[in-house]
Amino acid sequence: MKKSIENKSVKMRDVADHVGVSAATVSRALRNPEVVSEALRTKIAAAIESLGYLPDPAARALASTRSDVIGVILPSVTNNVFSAVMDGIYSAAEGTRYSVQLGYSRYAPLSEENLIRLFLRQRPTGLIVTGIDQTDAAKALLQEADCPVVQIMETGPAPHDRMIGFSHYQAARAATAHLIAQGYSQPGFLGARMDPRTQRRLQGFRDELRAHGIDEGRRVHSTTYPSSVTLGGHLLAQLMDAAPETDAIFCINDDLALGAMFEAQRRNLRIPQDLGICGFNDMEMMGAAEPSLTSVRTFRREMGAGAVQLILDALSGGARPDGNIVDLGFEIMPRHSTRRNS
Amino acid sequence: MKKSIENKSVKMRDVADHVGVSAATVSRALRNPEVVSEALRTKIAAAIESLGYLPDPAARALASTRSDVIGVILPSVTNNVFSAVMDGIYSAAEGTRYSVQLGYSRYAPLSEENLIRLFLRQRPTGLIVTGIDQTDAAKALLQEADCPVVQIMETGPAPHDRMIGFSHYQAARAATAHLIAQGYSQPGFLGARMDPRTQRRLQGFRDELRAHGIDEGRRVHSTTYPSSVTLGGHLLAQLMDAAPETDAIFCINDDLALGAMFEAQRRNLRIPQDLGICGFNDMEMMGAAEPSLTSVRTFRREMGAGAVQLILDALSGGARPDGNIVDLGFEIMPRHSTRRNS
DNA sequence: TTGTATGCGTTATCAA
DNA sequence: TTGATAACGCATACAA
Repeated sequence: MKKSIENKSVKMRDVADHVGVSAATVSRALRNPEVVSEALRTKIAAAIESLGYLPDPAARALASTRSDVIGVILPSVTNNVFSAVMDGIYSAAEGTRYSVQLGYSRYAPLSEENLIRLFLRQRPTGLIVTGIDQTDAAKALLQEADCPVVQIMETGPAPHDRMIGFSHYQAARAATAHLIAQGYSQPGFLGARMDPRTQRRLQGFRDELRAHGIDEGRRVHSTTYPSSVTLGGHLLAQLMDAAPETDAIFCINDDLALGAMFEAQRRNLRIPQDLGICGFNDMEMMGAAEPSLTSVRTFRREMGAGAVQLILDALSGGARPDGNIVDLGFEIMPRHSTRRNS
Repeated sequence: MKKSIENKSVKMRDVADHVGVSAATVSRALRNPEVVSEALRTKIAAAIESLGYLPDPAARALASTRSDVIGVILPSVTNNVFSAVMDGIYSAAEGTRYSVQLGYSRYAPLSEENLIRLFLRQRPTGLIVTGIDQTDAAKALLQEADCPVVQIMETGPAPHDRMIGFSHYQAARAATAHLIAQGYSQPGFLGARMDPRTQRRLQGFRDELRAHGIDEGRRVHSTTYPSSVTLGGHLLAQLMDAAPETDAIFCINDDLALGAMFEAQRRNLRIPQDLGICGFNDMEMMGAAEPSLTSVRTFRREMGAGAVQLILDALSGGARPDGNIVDLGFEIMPRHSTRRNS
């Protein structure tokens, strides 16, 4: 079965001629196979295969007022938290007839709004956006969108449509509670970028401290710079200089945690005795580090795949029983870096 | 200037009516502004702005037999080597009228071939593919493609069209030479995935050893599993068990190097005295690690951005003087993990 | 410099 | 179940 490479633009019409039917029938064989007779269907399929026909997505989109793309808007290319999300998205889209169109907002709400506008112009099959912090205009656009919209990475009270993620606030509280349960009494906070999602994590940290009657003192250190391993080291240095009593840190993400670990080693702070460290996201390296690092596991790949599935579900049926909000939760992964008791 | 949100599909015709010209003029104002009178151009621009007009990409593609997408085919979503490449690509495409369409081959040549076929069907503005190891069919497709094609990540003798990258073979030789120059006499090799690009790095390692009359012994350890920090630890463990004389390692990438470092620490091997470590790619963490880790810096973001630029150049002109091959080179970043002398 | 007319490849409406 | 035919929104001859 040698596949034709020289398919210099074979079109639906050519397939139709080859079989001896009208183009309309070929179109139906592709879109609504069930209304085409078995006999024709197989002949058409064979012709498509032998001619190497591939439909023109532009023509299809123009005629059907619907393109087969799933638009995805993420805040960052480089933050590898989103690599896993993308992996899930692409995996779930693979094998379907939908293709993925990616846009990056660079954490800029206005840029996100423009991307939404742009993507909507293509009449996509579905739209996946990150988080719950859209501009008002963006919210309006999403509200009017005539396609399923899924918000990922977070859960919240009022989804535009559907939503899959977890509570960053609760996750941060749980992480902080873990530190306290391990006997740390002066936990600090290391944050970077400090986008709204991160802010909610800080809020969780603070509320948990308060719930235990612990004053945060000068132990919250953050910056709006994007996070990095290097930055984690710098932030820990600042923190320890400003608040030497700090005996544990909750880091907004694993890069900061890793950098903080290295800095702690440079300062000859013993982990976990002198300093407990907890990261966020539980990237693969956390378990492999020496010492291994505690983190909050999040289900990033599942969020991506789940979001696509939510769109597919929406296409082929109604609302979900769970009110269209899927909370994937999180999981504290206790490791050596916070193993003070026992 | 409140932007219309309720642009329920305003089309070129609406803009034209609003200004009192024909749709063709609006079209020209967008595509060939220079042939439209100054007066009309500004009026049209104003109308577009106030009506919130956005062109329909499908209609545009259909009518012009050319879509404004730049197709990009990468092997992996999760390998964050490619995050930086994507960052470069998206940055360079931003502000142009082109949008990026991403496809992932999962390191499967056949899957890459299918993606090329699929993307070409959209008559893209340009195509960016990874490396030089396409199937014959894919090569044929690229050869016939009626758009600029850029191969990234690598240089090689016979580009399909244009090429931007570096020599993995030379980079590996240089890294190995660095280890030897630092006084290590029994360097080992840690590899994962072992795709063709990685194989060429291994070849470089071997040839450099040979050039110094060093026998590789049992010090080459690799696996086809995808690389990870954890795997780096396992591989080092295997290597040290099989070849305890090993005094340095060249790792196929930074994740392996980091994992090897952790494993070395677990085994109480002193870095760099007992074991020198060199990674590949020079991710941000390498300089921040404790001890800091030597690596081979590669210009990933620049490859992405450069690839887009090559396409843009091709569109607006002829061939480059340099034979259409851009070699971005690499740079050895010597750090503590190989600082044995001095 | 601008307008008119036609076509891009597919889907959808309507008949048959 | 299938076939003609008219959109879909825009770009480009060609004419003016």
